[in-house]
Amino acid sequence: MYMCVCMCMYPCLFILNLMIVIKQWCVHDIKIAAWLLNPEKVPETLADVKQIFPLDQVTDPGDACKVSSKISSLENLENFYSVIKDQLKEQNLFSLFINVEVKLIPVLSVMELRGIKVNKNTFLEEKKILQERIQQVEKEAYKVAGRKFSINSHPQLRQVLFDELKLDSKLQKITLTTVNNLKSTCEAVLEALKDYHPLPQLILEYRHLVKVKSTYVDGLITHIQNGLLCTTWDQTAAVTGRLSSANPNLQAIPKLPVCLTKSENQSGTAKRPEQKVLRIRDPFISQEGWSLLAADFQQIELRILAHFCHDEKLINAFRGPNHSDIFIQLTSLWLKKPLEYITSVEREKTKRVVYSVMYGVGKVRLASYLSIPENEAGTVIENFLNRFPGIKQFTKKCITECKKTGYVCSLLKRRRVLPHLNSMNHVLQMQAERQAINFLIQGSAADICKSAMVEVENEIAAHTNLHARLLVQLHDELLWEVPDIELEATKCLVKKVMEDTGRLLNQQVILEVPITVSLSVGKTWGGMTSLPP
DNA sequence: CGTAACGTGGTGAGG
DNA sequence: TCCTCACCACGT
Repeated sequence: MYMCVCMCMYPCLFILNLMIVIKQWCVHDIKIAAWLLNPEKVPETLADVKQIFPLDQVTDPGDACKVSSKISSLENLENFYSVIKDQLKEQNLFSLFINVEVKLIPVLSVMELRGIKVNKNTFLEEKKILQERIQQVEKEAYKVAGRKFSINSHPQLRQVLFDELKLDSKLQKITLTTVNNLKSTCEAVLEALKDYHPLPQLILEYRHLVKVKSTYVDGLITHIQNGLLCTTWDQTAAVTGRLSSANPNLQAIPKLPVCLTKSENQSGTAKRPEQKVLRIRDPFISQEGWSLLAADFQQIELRILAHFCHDEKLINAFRGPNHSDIFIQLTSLWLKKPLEYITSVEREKTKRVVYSVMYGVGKVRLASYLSIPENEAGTVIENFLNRFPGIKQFTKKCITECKKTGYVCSLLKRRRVLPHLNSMNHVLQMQAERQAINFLIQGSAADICKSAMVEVENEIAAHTNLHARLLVQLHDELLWEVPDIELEATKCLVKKVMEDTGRLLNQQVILEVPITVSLSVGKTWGGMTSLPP
């Protein structure tokens, strides 16, 4: 094993560009180390590092040079690293750095080099279908507006909607644009107006389709090279420790099919003719003789919440033989109804309440999710928290602890400093409290998911008969390309490693709840079929 | 005066 | 009112 200290993973790894070499290198990246010490402020150059960590004992690295391209600053790197390493150790971050972040670098670089196979023709077909539908909607819009106008222009639309059709008279209050105090043509206004005239609905539809086409069809096509889409993984972009993907962002490809036909009012749903839909993930495919394998941590954030809460009811819901649909069980506990009488509506409602509590989403947002008055949403949250007292106690205790130290720590000791926890400004303080809870859950989930990537990759590499290639990470889901004949063996391996929480947490923490993984397989990303547990 | 370059707010995809 | 990234229109 070679060791190398560097700044910014990309140049170092891509100059080498030989996977075998990369795999043998242990890259102690100062940028990542600095990000662990303070995820809010990521240095791009050694000069930035110097500014963030004024280190007198280190010799001057010179002016703001792009370190990546300067071999002459290698000595300074060593000096910086020795100081930063001490800080990592002081703050209990060294283990996370060495055991997770550093080991992840070669995994990510190999993923970047590899890319994911796509069928360009499928993209082009989607493009054509969207193009036609957009023109259709546009034409229809001009018809109901009574004249042609520039549909993309907010000022012109404003003129048509409010000066000509006088639609603002239907509303008691109209939102004004923040900049010029003009009548807004924003989503919410159009939504409120759509019952009075067909134009707003058509504009909404038009904007949606244009967005889908430009972002997920045209946008992705421009990134195709040799039939592959290669993203850039950024290890230091997210304060919570999550990975992020850019150019293109493969973590935000629509999962649900996009509707092409008019979304008629749902009331008369008698035999709806076949809905025309577009599955945006369909062009993503595996190579000949291979399949795509996806492994999904089931409700990982909720399980982490249960672990922290020590709430007996919550924890027990995850234990036992049948804990796959946790939300049905939570609904049952919450509403005191037998499992078999729980409707899908209630289940969905519970899900939203749970995530609202977890992410710190307020009453207003929850009210809009559930389509109920605000005060009722407040009662719903209150009732839920009373049913699971552990959640409330944990939140309180956690915030009190954080206020003493000024920072939060995740399961693997990732940390985020939140100066506003003790702010005199009430708004800022409340915000910091939500961020603290959110960091604990989201950051811990990120720890587990990153660790899973490292461990599964190691395990696959240790089995020389297996050739699965990790393609994409979607926060709580990993996607591989696997030779068809190795599918069975790979499925077992992946599930075994990902559900082994002791291994994932480096034996540092014992989780109070099991973590389960669901698998699905398919020849395209759009059409994966889930496998029985 | 027209255009390029950049920043911002709104929206929406993912988790 | 958690955390990301991409696109658009619009203002400077």
